[in-house]
Amino acid sequence: MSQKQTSLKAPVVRFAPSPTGFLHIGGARTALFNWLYAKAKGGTFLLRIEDTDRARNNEEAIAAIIDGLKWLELDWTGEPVSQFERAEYHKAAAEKLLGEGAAYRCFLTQAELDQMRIEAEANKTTLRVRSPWRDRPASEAPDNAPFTIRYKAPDEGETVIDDHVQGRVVFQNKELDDLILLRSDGSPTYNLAVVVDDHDMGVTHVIRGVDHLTNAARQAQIYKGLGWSVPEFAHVPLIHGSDGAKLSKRHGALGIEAYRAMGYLPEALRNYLVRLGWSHGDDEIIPTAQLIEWFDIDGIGKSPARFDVAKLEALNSHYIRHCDDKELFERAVHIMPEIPGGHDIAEALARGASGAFRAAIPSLKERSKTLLELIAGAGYVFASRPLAIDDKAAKQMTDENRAMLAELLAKLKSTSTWTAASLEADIRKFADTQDLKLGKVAQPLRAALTGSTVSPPVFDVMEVLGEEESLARIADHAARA
RNA sequence: GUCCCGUUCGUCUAGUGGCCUAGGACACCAGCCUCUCACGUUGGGAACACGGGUUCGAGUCCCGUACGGGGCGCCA
Repeated sequence: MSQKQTSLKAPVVRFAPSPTGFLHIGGARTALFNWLYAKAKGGTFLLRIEDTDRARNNEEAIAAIIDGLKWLELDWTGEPVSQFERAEYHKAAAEKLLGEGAAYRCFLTQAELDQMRIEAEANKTTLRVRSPWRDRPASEAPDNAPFTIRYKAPDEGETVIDDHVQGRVVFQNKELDDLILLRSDGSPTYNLAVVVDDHDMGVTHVIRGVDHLTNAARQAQIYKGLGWSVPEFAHVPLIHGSDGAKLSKRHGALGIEAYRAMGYLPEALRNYLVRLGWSHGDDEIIPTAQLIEWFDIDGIGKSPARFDVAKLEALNSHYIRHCDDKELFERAVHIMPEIPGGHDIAEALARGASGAFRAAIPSLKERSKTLLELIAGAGYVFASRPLAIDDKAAKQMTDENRAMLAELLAKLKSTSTWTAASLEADIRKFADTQDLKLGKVAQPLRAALTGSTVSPPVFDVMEVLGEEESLARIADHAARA
Protein backbone atom coordinates (compact mmCIF):
# COMPACT_ATOMS: atom_id res chain seq x y z
CA MET A 1 0.00 0.00 0.00
CA SER A 2 2.47 2.58 1.13
CA GLN A 3 5.19 1.15 -1.07
CA LYS A 4 6.93 3.70 -3.17
CA GLN A 5 6.21 3.64 -6.83
CA THR A 6 9.82 3.14 -7.76
CA SER A 7 9.91 -0.24 -6.13
CA LEU A 8 7.05 -1.44 -8.26
CA LYS A 9 8.71 -0.67 -11.56
CA ALA A 10 11.68 -2.50 -12.97
CA PRO A 11 14.66 -0.76 -11.38
CA VAL A 12 17.26 1.22 -13.28
CA VAL A 13 20.69 1.27 -11.67
CA ARG A 14 24.04 2.56 -12.76
CA PHE A 15 27.71 2.28 -11.99
CA ALA A 16 29.28 5.72 -12.16
CA PRO A 17 33.05 5.62 -11.69
CA SER A 18 35.26 8.65 -12.03
CA PRO A 19 38.08 8.10 -14.48
CA THR A 20 40.81 9.00 -12.02
CA GLY A 21 42.36 5.58 -11.87
CA PHE A 22 41.80 1.95 -12.63
CA LEU A 23 38.86 -0.12 -11.57
CA HIS A 24 39.77 -1.20 -8.08
CA ILE A 25 38.26 -3.88 -5.85
CA GLY A 26 35.82 -1.53 -4.14
CA GLY A 27 34.55 -0.13 -7.41
CA ALA A 28 34.28 -3.60 -8.86
CA ARG A 29 32.11 -4.70 -5.97
CA THR A 30 29.90 -1.64 -6.29
CA ALA A 31 29.49 -2.42 -9.97
CA LEU A 32 28.73 -6.04 -9.09
CA PHE A 33 26.05 -5.08 -6.58
CA ASN A 34 24.39 -2.80 -9.10
CA TRP A 35 24.60 -5.36 -11.86
CA LEU A 36 23.24 -8.11 -9.63
CA TYR A 37 20.40 -5.94 -8.45
CA ALA A 38 19.40 -5.17 -12.02
CA LYS A 39 19.64 -8.83 -13.00
CA ALA A 40 17.79 -10.00 -9.93
CA LYS A 41 14.90 -7.58 -10.38
CA GLY A 42 14.67 -7.62 -14.14
CA GLY A 43 15.97 -4.07 -14.29
CA THR A 44 18.56 -2.19 -16.30
CA PHE A 45 22.22 -1.62 -15.52
CA LEU A 46 23.79 1.50 -16.99
CA LEU A 47 27.34 2.81 -17.07
CA ARG A 48 28.22 6.45 -16.71
CA ILE A 49 31.68 7.96 -16.61
CA GLU A 50 31.88 10.87 -14.17
CA ASP A 51 34.29 12.98 -16.12
CA THR A 52 33.12 16.48 -15.30
CA ASP A 53 36.50 17.40 -13.93
CA ARG A 54 38.46 17.75 -17.12
CA ALA A 55 41.73 18.22 -15.33
CA ARG A 56 41.44 14.70 -14.06
CA ASN A 57 40.01 13.12 -17.13
CA ASN A 58 42.01 10.21 -18.38
CA GLU A 59 41.28 8.15 -21.47
CA GLU A 60 43.45 5.32 -20.25
CA ALA A 61 41.52 5.10 -17.02
CA ILE A 62 38.23 4.96 -18.89
CA ALA A 63 39.56 2.16 -21.06
CA ALA A 64 40.82 0.29 -18.00
CA ILE A 65 37.47 0.59 -16.25
CA ILE A 66 35.59 -0.68 -19.26
CA ASP A 67 38.11 -3.44 -19.76
CA GLY A 68 37.76 -4.47 -16.13
CA LEU A 69 33.98 -4.55 -16.24
CA LYS A 70 34.05 -6.62 -19.39
CA TRP A 71 36.47 -9.08 -17.88
CA LEU A 72 34.22 -9.40 -14.84
CA GLU A 73 31.40 -10.01 -17.30
CA LEU A 74 29.28 -7.19 -15.92
CA ASP A 75 27.46 -6.05 -19.00
CA TRP A 76 25.59 -2.79 -19.17
CA THR A 77 22.87 -1.52 -21.44
CA GLY A 78 23.69 0.95 -24.19
CA GLU A 79 26.77 3.08 -24.58
CA PRO A 80 28.61 4.42 -21.53
CA VAL A 81 27.31 7.90 -20.79
CA SER A 82 29.86 10.66 -20.59
CA GLN A 83 28.87 13.10 -17.91
CA PHE A 84 31.02 15.78 -19.46
CA GLU A 85 29.06 15.63 -22.69
CA ARG A 86 25.86 16.35 -20.82
CA ALA A 87 27.12 19.65 -19.40
CA GLU A 88 24.45 21.71 -21.15
CA TYR A 89 21.71 19.87 -19.27
CA HIS A 90 23.49 20.42 -15.99
CA LYS A 91 23.84 24.11 -16.72
CA ALA A 92 20.20 24.37 -17.68
CA ALA A 93 19.24 22.86 -14.34
CA ALA A 94 21.47 25.33 -12.53
CA GLU A 95 19.96 28.23 -14.45
CA LYS A 96 16.52 27.00 -13.57
CA LEU A 97 17.38 26.93 -9.88
CA LEU A 98 18.94 30.36 -10.18
CA GLY A 99 15.84 31.74 -11.91
CA GLU A 100 13.63 30.38 -9.17
CA GLY A 101 15.78 31.83 -6.43
CA ALA A 102 16.80 28.40 -5.21
CA ALA A 103 20.41 29.17 -6.12
CA TYR A 104 22.50 32.32 -6.20
CA ARG A 105 25.62 33.83 -7.71
CA CYS A 106 28.48 33.74 -5.28
CA PHE A 107 31.48 36.03 -5.74
CA LEU A 108 33.55 34.57 -2.95
CA THR A 109 37.16 34.26 -4.04
CA GLN A 110 39.44 31.33 -3.49
CA ALA A 111 41.43 33.41 -1.01
CA GLU A 112 38.33 34.27 1.01
CA LEU A 113 37.35 30.63 1.04
CA ASP A 114 40.78 29.59 2.22
CA GLN A 115 40.52 32.13 4.99
CA MET A 116 37.15 30.73 6.08
CA ARG A 117 38.66 27.27 6.11
CA ILE A 118 41.53 28.40 8.29
CA GLU A 119 39.18 30.10 10.72
CA ALA A 120 36.97 27.07 10.90
CA GLU A 121 39.97 24.98 11.75
CA ALA A 122 41.04 27.46 14.40
CA ASN A 123 37.57 27.38 15.94
CA LYS A 124 37.62 23.61 15.67
CA THR A 125 34.38 23.48 13.79
CA THR A 126 33.55 22.12 10.40
CA LEU A 127 33.49 24.57 7.55
CA ARG A 128 30.01 25.10 6.34
CA VAL A 129 29.97 27.63 3.59
CA ARG A 130 27.15 30.08 3.88
CA SER A 131 28.23 32.73 1.47
CA PRO A 132 27.53 36.40 2.19
CA TRP A 133 26.27 36.55 -1.37
CA ARG A 134 23.40 34.31 -0.44
CA ASP A 135 21.40 37.37 0.58
CA ARG A 136 23.39 40.04 -1.13
CA PRO A 137 22.29 41.28 -4.55
CA ALA A 138 24.62 40.39 -7.40
CA SER A 139 24.56 44.03 -8.43
CA GLU A 140 26.88 44.80 -5.55
CA ALA A 141 29.54 42.57 -7.00
CA PRO A 142 32.57 44.07 -8.66
CA ASP A 143 32.33 44.31 -12.43
CA ASN A 144 33.35 41.23 -14.38
CA ALA A 145 34.18 39.36 -11.20
CA PRO A 146 34.05 35.62 -11.63
CA PHE A 147 31.30 33.85 -9.74
CA THR A 148 30.08 30.40 -8.95
CA ILE A 149 26.50 29.35 -8.62
CA ARG A 150 25.65 27.96 -5.24
CA TYR A 151 22.62 26.06 -4.13
CA LYS A 152 20.64 27.84 -1.44
CA ALA A 153 20.46 25.09 1.12
CA PRO A 154 17.72 25.23 3.74
CA ASP A 155 18.84 26.68 7.07
CA GLU A 156 16.48 24.79 9.29
CA GLY A 157 14.87 21.42 9.52
CA GLU A 158 16.44 18.18 8.56
CA THR A 159 17.09 16.07 5.52
CA VAL A 160 16.31 12.43 5.94
CA ILE A 161 17.74 9.63 3.86
CA ASP A 162 15.94 6.33 4.20
CA ASP A 163 18.86 4.29 3.08
CA HIS A 164 18.40 0.64 2.19
CA VAL A 165 21.65 -0.29 3.84
CA GLN A 166 22.33 2.44 6.39
CA GLY A 167 18.77 2.76 7.59
CA ARG A 168 17.21 6.10 8.43
CA VAL A 169 19.95 8.70 8.51
CA VAL A 170 19.08 12.20 9.62
CA PHE A 171 21.12 15.26 8.71
CA GLN A 172 20.50 18.61 10.32
CA ASN A 173 20.17 21.06 7.46
CA LYS A 174 22.32 23.56 9.28
CA GLU A 175 25.19 21.09 8.94
CA LEU A 176 24.94 21.07 5.17
CA ASP A 177 26.52 23.90 3.23
CA ASP A 178 25.60 25.79 0.10
CA LEU A 179 27.33 23.64 -2.41
CA ILE A 180 28.60 24.87 -5.71
CA LEU A 181 26.50 23.88 -8.70
CA LEU A 182 28.47 25.64 -11.39
CA ARG A 183 32.14 26.49 -11.14
CA SER A 184 33.38 29.96 -12.01
CA ASP A 185 34.28 28.66 -15.46
CA GLY A 186 30.66 27.63 -15.88
CA SER A 187 31.27 23.90 -15.68
CA PRO A 188 28.96 21.80 -13.54
CA THR A 189 30.16 20.07 -10.39
CA TYR A 190 29.64 16.50 -9.42
CA ASN A 191 26.66 16.87 -7.12
CA LEU A 192 24.61 18.75 -9.70
CA ALA A 193 25.64 16.50 -12.56
CA VAL A 194 24.77 13.35 -10.65
CA VAL A 195 21.29 14.57 -9.86
CA VAL A 196 20.54 15.71 -13.39
CA ASP A 197 21.99 12.60 -15.01
CA ASP A 198 20.39 10.13 -12.64
CA HIS A 199 17.08 11.86 -13.23
CA ASP A 200 17.43 11.97 -17.00
CA MET A 201 18.63 8.39 -17.14
CA GLY A 202 15.65 7.28 -15.09
CA VAL A 203 17.79 5.86 -12.32
CA THR A 204 15.56 4.45 -9.59
CA HIS A 205 18.18 3.04 -7.22
CA VAL A 206 21.54 4.51 -6.40
CA ILE A 207 23.87 1.87 -4.99
CA ARG A 208 27.31 3.23 -4.14
CA GLY A 209 29.93 3.46 -1.38
CA VAL A 210 29.15 5.07 1.99
CA ASP A 211 31.67 7.74 1.22
CA HIS A 212 28.78 9.28 -0.70
CA LEU A 213 26.34 9.29 2.18
CA THR A 214 26.51 13.00 2.92
CA ASN A 215 26.28 13.65 -0.80
CA ALA A 216 22.97 11.83 -0.74
CA ALA A 217 21.60 14.44 1.64
CA ARG A 218 22.79 17.29 -0.53
CA GLN A 219 21.59 15.63 -3.68
CA ALA A 220 18.21 15.03 -2.09
CA GLN A 221 17.96 18.79 -1.56
CA ILE A 222 18.76 19.46 -5.19
CA TYR A 223 16.19 16.93 -6.32
CA LYS A 224 13.68 18.79 -4.21
CA GLY A 225 14.74 22.13 -5.62
CA LEU A 226 14.28 20.80 -9.11
CA GLY A 227 10.94 19.29 -8.23
CA TRP A 228 12.08 15.77 -9.04
CA SER A 229 11.50 12.61 -7.05
CA VAL A 230 14.48 11.31 -5.12
CA PRO A 231 15.76 7.83 -6.04
CA GLU A 232 16.18 5.04 -3.54
CA PHE A 233 19.60 4.99 -1.93
CA ALA A 234 21.78 2.12 -0.77
CA HIS A 235 25.17 3.12 0.60
CA VAL A 236 27.38 0.10 0.97
CA PRO A 237 30.29 -0.06 3.40
CA LEU A 238 33.82 0.24 2.13
CA ILE A 239 36.36 -2.52 1.72
CA HIS A 240 39.50 -2.19 3.81
CA GLY A 241 42.94 -3.64 3.28
CA SER A 242 44.05 -6.69 5.23
CA ASP A 243 45.59 -4.32 7.78
CA GLY A 244 42.24 -2.67 8.43
CA ALA A 245 43.23 0.60 6.83
CA LYS A 246 41.41 2.06 3.93
CA LEU A 247 42.09 0.18 0.72
CA SER A 248 44.06 2.74 -1.18
CA LYS A 249 46.72 2.58 -3.80
CA ARG A 250 49.26 3.21 -1.09
CA HIS A 251 48.07 0.11 0.70
CA GLY A 252 48.60 -2.05 -2.30
CA ALA A 253 45.14 -1.77 -3.75
CA LEU A 254 45.32 -3.32 -7.14
CA GLY A 255 43.39 -2.67 -10.30
CA ILE A 256 41.07 -5.45 -11.34
CA GLU A 257 43.33 -6.31 -14.26
CA ALA A 258 46.03 -7.27 -11.76
CA TYR A 259 43.77 -10.01 -10.47
CA ARG A 260 43.26 -11.24 -13.99
CA ALA A 261 47.03 -11.33 -14.46
CA MET A 262 47.42 -13.23 -11.20
CA GLY A 263 45.24 -15.95 -12.62
CA TYR A 264 41.94 -15.40 -10.86
CA LEU A 265 38.74 -16.36 -12.61
CA PRO A 266 36.05 -13.71 -12.96
CA GLU A 267 33.38 -15.96 -11.47
CA ALA A 268 35.59 -16.57 -8.44
CA LEU A 269 36.19 -12.87 -7.97
CA ARG A 270 32.48 -12.20 -8.27
CA ASN A 271 31.72 -14.86 -5.68
CA TYR A 272 34.36 -13.50 -3.33
CA LEU A 273 33.42 -9.86 -3.78
CA VAL A 274 29.72 -10.37 -3.29
CA ARG A 275 30.35 -12.10 0.04
CA LEU A 276 32.22 -9.05 1.24
CA GLY A 277 29.27 -7.34 2.81
CA TRP A 278 26.48 -9.45 1.44
CA SER A 279 25.37 -12.84 2.62
CA HIS A 280 22.69 -15.42 2.10
CA GLY A 281 22.65 -17.51 5.25
CA ASP A 282 25.61 -19.84 5.43
CA ASP A 283 26.11 -20.10 1.70
CA GLU A 284 29.67 -19.57 0.54
CA ILE A 285 30.05 -20.96 -2.95
CA ILE A 286 27.39 -19.27 -4.98
CA PRO A 287 27.53 -19.48 -8.76
CA THR A 288 26.50 -16.34 -10.55
CA ALA A 289 23.17 -17.74 -11.73
CA GLN A 290 22.31 -18.45 -8.12
CA LEU A 291 23.49 -15.00 -7.06
CA ILE A 292 21.12 -13.44 -9.53
CA GLU A 293 18.31 -15.43 -8.03
CA TRP A 294 19.19 -14.59 -4.44
CA PHE A 295 20.65 -11.12 -4.50
CA ASP A 296 18.86 -8.31 -2.79
CA ILE A 297 19.95 -5.10 -1.11
CA ASP A 298 18.53 -6.34 2.19
CA GLY A 299 21.33 -8.83 2.50
CA ILE A 300 24.01 -6.14 2.60
CA GLY A 301 25.49 -5.44 6.02
CA LYS A 302 26.59 -2.09 7.40
CA SER A 303 30.08 -2.80 8.63
CA PRO A 304 33.19 -2.62 6.49
CA ALA A 305 35.08 -5.76 5.47
CA ARG A 306 38.74 -6.53 5.05
CA PHE A 307 40.12 -7.92 1.88
CA ASP A 308 41.47 -11.44 2.43
CA VAL A 309 43.47 -12.98 -0.39
CA ALA A 310 43.50 -16.44 1.20
CA LYS A 311 39.75 -16.72 0.91
CA LEU A 312 39.79 -15.44 -2.66
CA GLU A 313 42.36 -18.13 -3.43
CA ALA A 314 40.24 -20.83 -1.85
CA LEU A 315 37.26 -19.79 -3.94
CA ASN A 316 39.39 -19.49 -7.05
CA SER A 317 40.78 -22.95 -6.54
CA HIS A 318 37.25 -24.27 -6.33
CA TYR A 319 36.19 -22.58 -9.55
CA ILE A 320 39.32 -23.76 -11.34
CA ARG A 321 38.69 -27.32 -10.24
CA HIS A 322 35.17 -27.16 -11.57
CA CYS A 323 36.02 -25.32 -14.74
CA ASP A 324 35.76 -27.13 -18.05
CA ASP A 325 39.20 -28.28 -19.28
CA LYS A 326 38.93 -26.65 -22.66
CA GLU A 327 37.75 -23.42 -21.11
CA LEU A 328 40.65 -23.47 -18.65
CA PHE A 329 43.10 -24.05 -21.45
CA GLU A 330 41.79 -21.05 -23.30
CA ARG A 331 41.84 -18.84 -20.25
CA ALA A 332 45.39 -19.85 -19.47
CA VAL A 333 46.48 -19.13 -23.03
CA HIS A 334 44.62 -15.86 -22.89
CA ILE A 335 46.62 -14.47 -19.98
CA MET A 336 50.01 -15.55 -21.35
CA PRO A 337 50.84 -12.06 -22.62
CA GLU A 338 50.41 -10.54 -19.16
CA ILE A 339 52.28 -13.04 -16.99
CA PRO A 340 55.97 -13.43 -16.25
CA GLY A 341 57.57 -15.88 -18.66
CA GLY A 342 54.35 -16.07 -20.60
CA HIS A 343 56.01 -15.19 -23.85
CA ASP A 344 58.25 -18.26 -23.83
CA ILE A 345 55.37 -20.53 -22.95
CA ALA A 346 53.28 -19.05 -25.72
CA GLU A 347 56.09 -19.92 -28.10
CA ALA A 348 56.32 -23.45 -26.76
CA LEU A 349 52.60 -23.79 -27.28
CA ALA A 350 52.93 -22.54 -30.83
CA ARG A 351 55.67 -25.09 -31.46
CA GLY A 352 53.33 -27.91 -30.59
CA ALA A 353 53.21 -28.22 -26.81
CA SER A 354 49.57 -27.30 -26.70
CA GLY A 355 48.36 -30.89 -27.04
CA ALA A 356 50.36 -31.97 -24.02
CA PHE A 357 49.31 -28.90 -22.09
CA ARG A 358 45.66 -29.70 -22.77
CA ALA A 359 46.27 -33.27 -21.65
CA ALA A 360 47.93 -32.08 -18.45
CA ILE A 361 45.12 -29.78 -17.39
CA PRO A 362 42.78 -32.33 -15.76
CA SER A 363 45.44 -33.39 -13.26
CA LEU A 364 46.84 -29.88 -12.86
CA LYS A 365 43.57 -28.12 -12.14
CA GLU A 366 43.02 -30.28 -9.07
CA ARG A 367 46.00 -28.68 -7.43
CA SER A 368 46.06 -25.09 -8.64
CA LYS A 369 44.73 -22.12 -6.76
CA THR A 370 45.25 -19.80 -9.71
CA LEU A 371 45.83 -19.96 -13.43
CA LEU A 372 49.38 -18.90 -12.66
CA GLU A 373 49.87 -22.01 -10.54
CA LEU A 374 48.27 -24.11 -13.23
CA ILE A 375 50.71 -22.79 -15.78
CA ALA A 376 53.65 -23.15 -13.42
CA GLY A 377 52.57 -26.70 -12.68
CA ALA A 378 52.67 -27.43 -16.39
CA GLY A 379 56.34 -26.48 -16.42
CA TYR A 380 57.32 -30.09 -17.02
CA VAL A 381 55.28 -30.03 -20.21
CA PHE A 382 57.05 -27.01 -21.62
CA ALA A 383 60.52 -27.97 -20.48
CA SER A 384 62.96 -29.50 -22.90
CA ARG A 385 65.73 -32.00 -22.25
CA PRO A 386 68.00 -32.03 -20.52
CA LEU A 387 65.70 -30.93 -17.71
CA ALA A 388 66.76 -28.44 -15.11
CA ILE A 389 66.52 -30.19 -11.79
CA ASP A 390 65.76 -28.44 -8.52
CA ASP A 391 67.74 -29.12 -5.37
CA LYS A 392 65.27 -31.45 -3.71
CA ALA A 393 64.84 -33.45 -6.89
CA ALA A 394 68.59 -33.69 -7.32
CA LYS A 395 68.80 -35.42 -3.95
CA GLN A 396 66.72 -38.23 -5.39
CA MET A 397 69.44 -39.01 -7.89
CA THR A 398 71.51 -41.34 -5.77
CA ASP A 399 73.47 -44.14 -7.39
CA GLU A 400 71.01 -46.57 -6.00
CA ASN A 401 68.05 -44.73 -7.48
CA ARG A 402 69.78 -44.28 -10.82
CA ALA A 403 70.35 -48.01 -10.96
CA MET A 404 66.71 -48.58 -10.11
CA LEU A 405 65.67 -46.18 -12.89
CA ALA A 406 67.84 -48.13 -15.33
CA GLU A 407 66.01 -51.29 -14.48
CA LEU A 408 62.66 -49.57 -14.67
CA LEU A 409 63.62 -48.10 -18.01
CA ALA A 410 64.30 -51.55 -19.39
CA LYS A 411 60.93 -52.77 -18.16
CA LEU A 412 59.12 -49.75 -19.55
CA LYS A 413 60.66 -50.18 -22.98
CA SER A 414 58.79 -53.42 -23.40
CA THR A 415 55.47 -51.95 -22.30
CA SER A 416 52.86 -52.19 -24.98
CA THR A 417 50.24 -49.71 -23.79
CA TRP A 418 51.16 -46.23 -22.58
CA THR A 419 48.28 -45.05 -20.47
CA ALA A 420 48.27 -43.82 -16.90
CA ALA A 421 46.30 -46.86 -15.76
CA SER A 422 48.49 -49.48 -17.40
CA LEU A 423 51.66 -47.67 -16.39
CA GLU A 424 50.49 -47.61 -12.82
CA ALA A 425 49.87 -51.34 -12.93
CA ASP A 426 53.30 -51.96 -14.50
CA ILE A 427 55.17 -49.77 -12.07
CA ARG A 428 53.39 -51.12 -9.01
CA LYS A 429 54.34 -54.58 -10.16
CA PHE A 430 57.90 -53.44 -10.73
CA ALA A 431 58.11 -51.97 -7.22
CA ASP A 432 56.72 -55.20 -5.86
CA THR A 433 59.31 -57.36 -7.55
CA GLN A 434 62.07 -55.01 -6.39
CA ASP A 435 60.63 -55.22 -2.89
CA LEU A 436 60.30 -51.44 -2.86
CA LYS A 437 57.46 -49.28 -1.67
CA LEU A 438 55.82 -47.44 -4.53
CA GLY A 439 57.07 -44.13 -3.20
CA LYS A 440 60.66 -45.28 -3.50
CA VAL A 441 60.12 -45.73 -7.21
CA ALA A 442 57.75 -42.85 -7.81
CA GLN A 443 59.84 -40.06 -6.30
CA PRO A 444 63.02 -40.66 -8.30
CA LEU A 445 60.87 -41.21 -11.33
CA ARG A 446 59.08 -37.92 -10.74
CA ALA A 447 62.39 -36.15 -10.34
CA ALA A 448 63.61 -37.54 -13.65
CA LEU A 449 60.39 -36.74 -15.47
CA THR A 450 59.66 -33.29 -14.08
CA GLY A 451 62.85 -32.07 -12.42
CA SER A 452 60.82 -31.57 -9.27
CA THR A 453 59.61 -33.45 -6.22
CA VAL A 454 56.12 -32.05 -6.66
CA SER A 455 53.87 -32.80 -9.59
CA PRO A 456 50.62 -34.45 -10.54
CA PRO A 457 50.64 -38.26 -10.19
CA VAL A 458 53.66 -39.63 -12.09
CA PHE A 459 51.53 -41.96 -14.16
CA ASP A 460 49.50 -39.04 -15.44
CA VAL A 461 52.71 -37.18 -16.13
CA MET A 462 53.99 -40.10 -18.20
CA GLU A 463 50.83 -40.32 -20.21
CA VAL A 464 50.89 -36.58 -20.89
CA LEU A 465 54.55 -36.68 -21.90
CA GLY A 466 54.10 -39.71 -24.08
CA GLU A 467 56.27 -42.79 -24.39
CA GLU A 468 59.17 -41.36 -26.31
CA GLU A 469 59.71 -38.25 -24.19
CA SER A 470 59.17 -40.11 -20.93
CA LEU A 471 61.69 -42.80 -21.76
CA ALA A 472 64.20 -40.21 -22.87
CA ARG A 473 63.84 -38.24 -19.64
CA ILE A 474 64.25 -41.38 -17.59
CA ALA A 475 67.26 -42.40 -19.65
CA ASP A 476 68.86 -39.05 -18.94
CA HIS A 477 69.08 -40.02 -15.29
CA ALA A 478 69.31 -43.77 -15.37
CA ALA A 479 72.66 -45.35 -14.54
CA ARG A 480 74.51 -46.56 -17.59
CA ALA A 481 74.46 -50.29 -17.80
C1' G B 1 37.71 19.18 15.89
C1' U B 2 32.72 18.29 13.95
C1' C B 3 28.67 15.42 11.60
C1' C B 4 27.37 10.42 10.25
C1' C B 5 28.19 5.14 10.57
C1' G B 6 30.17 0.69 12.52
C1' U B 7 32.07 -3.16 16.44
C1' U B 8 30.20 -11.75 16.80
C1' C B 9 36.41 -16.65 16.12
C1' G B 10 42.91 -14.17 12.84
C1' U B 11 39.44 -13.01 8.24
C1' C B 12 34.37 -13.11 5.75
C1' U B 13 29.97 -13.93 8.08
C1' A B 14 25.02 -16.67 10.30
C1' G B 15 22.16 -14.76 14.15
C1' U B 16 16.25 -9.98 13.88
C1' G B 17 14.56 -11.55 22.69
C1' G B 18 14.15 -17.77 24.54
C1' C B 19 15.81 -22.96 19.08
C1' C B 20 23.00 -20.02 21.10
C1' U B 21 26.85 -24.34 26.60
C1' A B 22 26.82 -18.81 19.47
C1' G B 23 26.56 -21.98 13.50
C1' G B 24 29.28 -22.01 8.62
C1' A B 25 33.44 -20.78 5.40
C1' C B 26 38.64 -19.44 4.78
C1' A B 27 43.12 -19.66 7.51
C1' C B 28 45.70 -22.46 11.44
C1' C B 29 46.97 -27.24 14.26
C1' A B 30 46.62 -32.74 14.65
C1' G B 31 45.04 -37.58 12.52
C1' C B 32 43.37 -40.55 8.31
C1' C B 33 43.90 -41.27 2.96
C1' U B 34 48.34 -41.37 -0.15
C1' C B 35 53.74 -42.09 -5.37
C1' U B 36 54.89 -36.10 -4.09
C1' C B 37 51.69 -31.87 -3.92
C1' A B 38 46.81 -31.12 -3.69
C1' C B 39 41.78 -33.05 -3.02
C1' G B 40 38.79 -35.58 0.39
C1' U B 41 37.82 -36.87 5.36
C1' U B 42 37.95 -36.87 10.98
C1' G B 43 38.96 -34.00 15.11
C1' G B 44 40.93 -29.40 17.63
C1' G B 45 41.90 -24.40 19.32
C1' A B 46 39.44 -19.76 18.26
C1' A B 47 34.49 -14.57 18.94
C1' C B 48 29.25 -11.73 20.97
C1' A B 49 34.64 -4.49 22.48
C1' C B 50 33.53 -2.60 27.64
C1' G B 51 30.03 -0.62 31.35
C1' G B 52 25.17 0.39 32.68
C1' G B 53 19.99 -0.28 31.92
C1' U B 54 14.98 -2.61 29.88
C1' U B 55 13.09 -7.71 30.40
C1' C B 56 11.14 -13.63 33.64
C1' G B 57 15.08 -13.95 29.84
C1' A B 58 19.81 -10.10 25.76
C1' G B 59 24.79 -11.49 20.78
C1' U B 60 19.84 -9.67 19.64
C1' C B 61 16.36 -3.51 22.47
C1' C B 62 18.11 1.47 24.98
C1' C B 63 22.11 4.72 26.99
C1' G B 64 27.20 5.70 27.79
C1' U B 65 32.56 4.66 27.08
C1' A B 66 36.46 2.83 24.10
C1' C B 67 38.20 1.70 19.48
C1' G B 68 37.61 1.82 14.10
C1' G B 69 35.72 3.95 9.51
C1' G B 70 33.52 7.75 6.24
C1' G B 71 32.29 13.00 5.17
C1' C B 72 33.61 18.09 6.11
C1' G B 73 36.92 20.80 -2.04
C1' C B 74 35.21 25.72 -7.67
C1' C B 75 37.43 16.17 -6.48
C1' A B 76 34.30 12.46 -7.64
